[in-house]
Amino acid sequence: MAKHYWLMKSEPEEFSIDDLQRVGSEPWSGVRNYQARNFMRDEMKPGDGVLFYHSNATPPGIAGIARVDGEPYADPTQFDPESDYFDPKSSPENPRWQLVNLRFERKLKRLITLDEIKQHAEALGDFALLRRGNRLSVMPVEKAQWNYLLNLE
DNA sequence: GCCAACGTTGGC
DNA sequence: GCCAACGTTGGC
Repeated sequence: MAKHYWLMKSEPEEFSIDDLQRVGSEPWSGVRNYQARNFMRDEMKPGDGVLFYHSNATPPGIAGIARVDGEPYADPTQFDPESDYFDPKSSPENPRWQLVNLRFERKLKRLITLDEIKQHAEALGDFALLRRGNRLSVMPVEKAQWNYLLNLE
């Protein structure tokens, strides 16, 4: 079974790499985009590597590494009328949204900024993060891209 | 705060 | 099924 690599965005004011370090493992609730869900539901395996990206930050960039912690399961917030992520069209019998837990692995020695990543666009090849207008919060990363990015650290 | 990009919704 | 309106993302 091929191991996969990912990049997942989080706004550090909401949930940062330091928050992940503090709690150890965190259910990645609230993803309400089908493409992102499909990656989590269909392709993520326990132990997959995750680049933890700080979006809407100054500056934005890759802040740390996490691991997929366990198998995908139904996002409980979709059934909670009190939650911002409540989805009245979903039900426990037929859940619409799946998530995985992320486990903290380590912070990078330094932030690898979006600006710096852009400078390596040619070497990285087709990288989802750099595609024009990309807003996906969960995206695949090739093993070669993973290695290349971490060599910048 | 602005705004381009783009996903979703809902009327028809 | 089309597509205009609307909401969100996220860099700047």
